[in-house]
Amino acid sequence: MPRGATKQFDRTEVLDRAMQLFWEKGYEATGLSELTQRMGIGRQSLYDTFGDKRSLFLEALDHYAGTRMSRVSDLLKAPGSPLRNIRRVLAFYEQHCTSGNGLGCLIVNTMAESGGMDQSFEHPLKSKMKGIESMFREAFDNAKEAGEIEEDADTLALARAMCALAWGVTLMGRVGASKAMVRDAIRMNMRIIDSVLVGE
Amino acid sequence: MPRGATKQFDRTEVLDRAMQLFWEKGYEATGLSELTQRMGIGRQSLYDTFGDKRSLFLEALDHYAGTRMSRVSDLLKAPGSPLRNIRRVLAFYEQHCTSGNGLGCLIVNTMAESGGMDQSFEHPLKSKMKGIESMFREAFDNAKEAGEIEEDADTLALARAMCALAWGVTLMGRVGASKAMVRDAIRMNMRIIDSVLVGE
DNA sequence: CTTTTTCTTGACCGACTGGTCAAATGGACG
DNA sequence: CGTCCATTTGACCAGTCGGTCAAGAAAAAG
Repeated sequence: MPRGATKQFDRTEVLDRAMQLFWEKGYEATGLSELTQRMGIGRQSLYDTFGDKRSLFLEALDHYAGTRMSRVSDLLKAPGSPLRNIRRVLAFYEQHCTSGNGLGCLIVNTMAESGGMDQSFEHPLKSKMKGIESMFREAFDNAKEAGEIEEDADTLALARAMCALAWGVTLMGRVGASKAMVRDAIRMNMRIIDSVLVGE
Repeated sequence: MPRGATKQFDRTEVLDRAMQLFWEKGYEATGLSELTQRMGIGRQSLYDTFGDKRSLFLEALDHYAGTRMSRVSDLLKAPGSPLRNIRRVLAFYEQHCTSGNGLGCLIVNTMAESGGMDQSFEHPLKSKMKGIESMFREAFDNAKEAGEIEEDADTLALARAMCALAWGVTLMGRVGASKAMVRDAIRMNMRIIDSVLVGE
């Protein structure tokens, strides 16, 4: 076997670094030279390994969903009370949006940057969007089965409200909103959940 | 007086056209050539009139706030029941996010595109953000004075929840979410308002 | 050792970026 | 009429864009 059955860098590691740069600056504002510098590999290595810039970005988007978004998924699927898990996710958002890296969410950022216009981004974005919605919906369905919320509660609508909230506060965090602002928005949205509790 | 005490184009009109292009494509992705073509003026006229690209964008941002955002302001400040006005704004968002131009909101888009990173965008964005928050808060304060909501309702928190909702559904619209998705998110958020109504 | 094969390096490509400059234009004033 | 001067026009600038090419480097196989 010649030199390169194994590349001289860890594919996942450089992808992660590319993802972070895209996360910070967005797709358009991120240049190839800055990309290669941050990833620590040469230009041609990048093109051999990931294709063009667009493909790299799409992989970075998947990588983001697979690593960062999974934190929310884990919280929602944890054993115990489904409703408590949902509340924990909201608390996670509250903490993350104001104390995190201040970059918001790569998916949300991309939605706003290339919304509708860029055909090749639309489908991946929509599918991830639906993924979050489904995660919330499942959790609410579980809560209904566990008898925590009313039998006739519209779990899909509830999930969608949580999505809107998540994206809204994520955006707040990205532009540097105060902790109080995010906290208030989330606290008020808890009332939506309260409104479908059984036996109030 | 020489030729040009009056420019040969309407400043507001070309600014509006620039705003629309920024709205569609974002700041980074919009080039000078495309800009001049769409505005219908020469490159030098642009620089003489608006300064550089960044200044033009900031003016476009103000122009957006002054023309597009005022629709919401007008609704909120309309005579009659303040609470009904708030509900009307939510209905407006619902209709606008899914049936409008599909571009979302220029302010929201810019927040996501350059959040935190671009210092010269941060302040104008934050101030407009605060402006929306204040508009909602005033409306809720009026509702309290009119006896529509409870005396101890936290109007600031309510306003912040409306902001998060507005930005969330705006983002939904930009990426082409279904009418049902936006409707559900808004309908659920109405429950927040319901939770502070007097005499339920 | 040489050969083979892959990865890496850096020079290079045309196109386009935001921005500038100077000449051409043409209405208002003397 | 000719002069003046802001506006307009289009050529032009250095720099960067995303992307490619070919030579260099190095490990495995003979």
